[in-house]
Amino acid sequence: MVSETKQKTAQTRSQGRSWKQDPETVKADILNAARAEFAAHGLSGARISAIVERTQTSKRMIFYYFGDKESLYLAVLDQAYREVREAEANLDIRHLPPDEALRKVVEFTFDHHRQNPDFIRLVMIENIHDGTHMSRIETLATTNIAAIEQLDRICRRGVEAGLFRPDVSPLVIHWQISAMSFFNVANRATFSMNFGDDLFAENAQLMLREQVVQSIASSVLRPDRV
Amino acid sequence: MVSETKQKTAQTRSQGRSWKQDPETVKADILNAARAEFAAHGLSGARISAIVERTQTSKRMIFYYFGDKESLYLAVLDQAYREVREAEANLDIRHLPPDEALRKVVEFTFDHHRQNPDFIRLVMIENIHDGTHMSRIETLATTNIAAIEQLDRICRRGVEAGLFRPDVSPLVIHWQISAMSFFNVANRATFSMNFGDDLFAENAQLMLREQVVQSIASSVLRPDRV
DNA sequence: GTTAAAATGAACCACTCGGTTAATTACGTC
DNA sequence: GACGTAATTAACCGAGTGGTTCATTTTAAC
Repeated sequence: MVSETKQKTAQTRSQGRSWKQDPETVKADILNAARAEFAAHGLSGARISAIVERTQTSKRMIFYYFGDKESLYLAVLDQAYREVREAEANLDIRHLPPDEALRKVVEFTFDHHRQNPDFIRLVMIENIHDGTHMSRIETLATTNIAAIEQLDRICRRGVEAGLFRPDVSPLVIHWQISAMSFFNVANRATFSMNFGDDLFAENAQLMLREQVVQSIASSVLRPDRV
Repeated sequence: MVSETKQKTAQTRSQGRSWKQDPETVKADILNAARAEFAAHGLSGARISAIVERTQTSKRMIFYYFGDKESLYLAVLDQAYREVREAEANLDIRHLPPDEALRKVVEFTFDHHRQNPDFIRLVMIENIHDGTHMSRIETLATTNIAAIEQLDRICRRGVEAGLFRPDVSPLVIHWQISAMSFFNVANRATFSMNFGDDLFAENAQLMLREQVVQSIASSVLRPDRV
């Protein structure tokens, strides 16, 4: 079910004197602008005026639709999580043998994080705030279990096939995959200032990704199957 | 060389009407308060007034000694990095065989990050700001290379002893160790909201640490030596 | 066409916050 | 103990910020 991309990019509207009503586009416009601004500067660092500037609409509209700054931030966070879930759900690996399926998951996560730095930054920011806002997103716990369930299915199949260690923990595997994929994007600035940015060149990134795959494999595979 | 802990905890001074001059203690007091506040709320989120409240001194003194908010933040960052370096330097592992030395480094990093959440948060915050402030800390690049050099020595010894793969990269090893140790602290909030906080119980943390040790070992050791 | 509700624009406002001014107190020193 | 300097206090300030008021325009329903 592709989401019927109605491209009404907000550029098209409102350049003349009079205007047309188009609440959905305006809301989406605000949400995108807000995401960029919040991701760039954090909750307190973000400026409403800066969001307005990224927008085709006015400050008035932001408060009209979203109430206050924090609610807008929450809406941004919610939307960002939704998109990630959607992307994850589209990863179909049921037909692959367990070790290859696991590789696919790792590669997907690593790549996906790299391609969505704004999402990573929102999560960083949310962690700075101890996840206080995220806790208000209801659909969260239920849908994020999906990620674990996916790994759980792979692990069960792997154990049954005699490929994986019998005591393998999907949660720990997920922790490891996330840690390296997340760090790779989140800490790029400080890491490369400290140790140079060689590791962030394209070929080095491919190497790192493979390193993560191997790392995960080695903690999942039975010693005699490595 | 123990640093002559002159405990003048700032509690002792200035409860009466009149006051005594004691610039060093005041500066240190401000710096500690500022670190807590910046770590808690970020650069823009931190409030000078909140720093003052954590302090025995006045707002005026903060600007008197540190100029402006950003310079204070920089001083905090600088001091935090200094302390970390000092702790790292005290880790003596030259006498250990390479595999055990590597284990020690991993365990040290993992534990140290856990025990210094404020430092982790400062690094997170600095990454949000793309490391722009950190770049002004001069002694950084030189001293952080020490971490790599330490790993490099271990790796050389490991390769010479026929224990490690000949193509092992100290930088990549460091990346991996940092990634997992850092993520473990930095993303605790969001991770546990998404997947529960089981992994952050003490015994689970010991298990995770061992997992990291094994993970690193498997990417360093020659296949036939695992 | 009238009307009520939704959407938008322009100006405005209260207040927070980083930073400052000016006067006061302690301290080293001759 | 006089004197210049460093350290400290209390009150103050202006810019910027999140948020609002009020009037106007569009849309949809009848």
